[in-house]
Amino acid sequence: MKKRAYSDGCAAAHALDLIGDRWAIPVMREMLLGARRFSDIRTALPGLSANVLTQRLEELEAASIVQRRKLPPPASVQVYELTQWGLESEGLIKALGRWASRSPHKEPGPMSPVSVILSMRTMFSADRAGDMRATIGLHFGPETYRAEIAGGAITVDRGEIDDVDALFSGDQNALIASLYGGVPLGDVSDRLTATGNPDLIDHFMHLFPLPPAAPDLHKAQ
Amino acid sequence: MKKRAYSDGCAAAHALDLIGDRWAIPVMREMLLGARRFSDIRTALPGLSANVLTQRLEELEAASIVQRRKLPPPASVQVYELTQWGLESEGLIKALGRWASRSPHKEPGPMSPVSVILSMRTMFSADRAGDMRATIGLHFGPETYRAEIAGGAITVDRGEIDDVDALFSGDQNALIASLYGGVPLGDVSDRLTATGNPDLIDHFMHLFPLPPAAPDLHKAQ
DNA sequence: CTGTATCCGTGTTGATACTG
DNA sequence: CAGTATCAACACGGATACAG
Repeated sequence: MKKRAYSDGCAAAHALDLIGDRWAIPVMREMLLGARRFSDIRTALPGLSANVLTQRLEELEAASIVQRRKLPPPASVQVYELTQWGLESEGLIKALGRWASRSPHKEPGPMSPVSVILSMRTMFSADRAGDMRATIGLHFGPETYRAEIAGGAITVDRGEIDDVDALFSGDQNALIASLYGGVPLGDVSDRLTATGNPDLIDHFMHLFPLPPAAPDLHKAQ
Repeated sequence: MKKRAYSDGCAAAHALDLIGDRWAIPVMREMLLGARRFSDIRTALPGLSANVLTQRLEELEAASIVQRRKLPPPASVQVYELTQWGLESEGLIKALGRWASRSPHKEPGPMSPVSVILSMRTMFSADRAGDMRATIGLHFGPETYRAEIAGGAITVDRGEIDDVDALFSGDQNALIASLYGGVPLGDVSDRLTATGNPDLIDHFMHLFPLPPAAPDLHKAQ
């Protein structure tokens, strides 16, 4: 009755026993910024079918990585959220992203709002920020996020977007195309509007440098 | 003809496309300390069958994570090694191990010599080391490793074990039982011999503290 | 001895349809 | 909205046979 497991004392192998199953890490990623509903996760991960999501959530709950909680009335809906220890996987997920950002075969693709926020936390450059101090609002679909940049550090979380120095509103994929793909904001203005001080916006757009791609040594693809 | 992939622009998801397949990460782990032969990897990972190893090595090579190289005559054997970028996955694999070391369900198990060395790199405590300065030899089966502790840092690599301050020789699993399991070295003296200054050995054995286990919130297992 | 290729039983995954 | 049921396709692991 036991599922397939690496029988290895190595802690990294144990990590794979816990979260090595397909979709487990993307599902955790979607909860890193706070509790989500079943259908929120499905929307963010279009390739994931309902039965697999059910199974992953059960396994993550059994491993004490995820908790299910019922919101108090009148909402009364069930949500899933990471436990304290589950939240500590953020460093691990950022390490995955930081390493893979150097892949010679990486191609752009659609990203969920949560991935976009996490990519900012991962790729933020203290050097590029210098002594910048700003509050940036991000508005993607029904969700709003708030970034605070100060002292060479960034925090980005779900939050209110009134009283921000600049605001991005629209499709998160357009922001990504501009942040990491070098597309000028003007070229995606039909999908994303940026309001606020233009110099501040320009500075912000350069805070997230990508590392150089690793050489592709296997020429014959 | 394309294999199953997350179609997600998130870099962490791309990492899973590259190294998310079963056994990929343990295979990489075995190469983190230098080139290995096909059969070295099989010995270190007893649950991995030959056909799956062949497939993983091909995929990792196609992704520019692994290179195959032919040792010059008279050895003339083929070895597999990580590329520069592949080596950079060490931080990621250590992050996996560090996070999973807090799992409430973690159980001890046999570890390969390479895992043991990597666990030392991962769990080393600069605080515990203080101003300790020592060279420790480790001798597991046919392989020797050398740890240098100085300035609150540790390096551990394959290396010679002449001229060390202390030497452990025998079964790496006995060392693990003592390092992390609290078993006195005296209780495993039939499997592992430790030679050198007893105070130094005792200090060494306390350099690798485990973090506290996370609470098990899902009582009904 | 060192790998590689093929076959096969089994379990996991994923798409669709369906139910409370 | 939040899952469950069903079923087909695939990946895994074991055994075996084969090539250098």
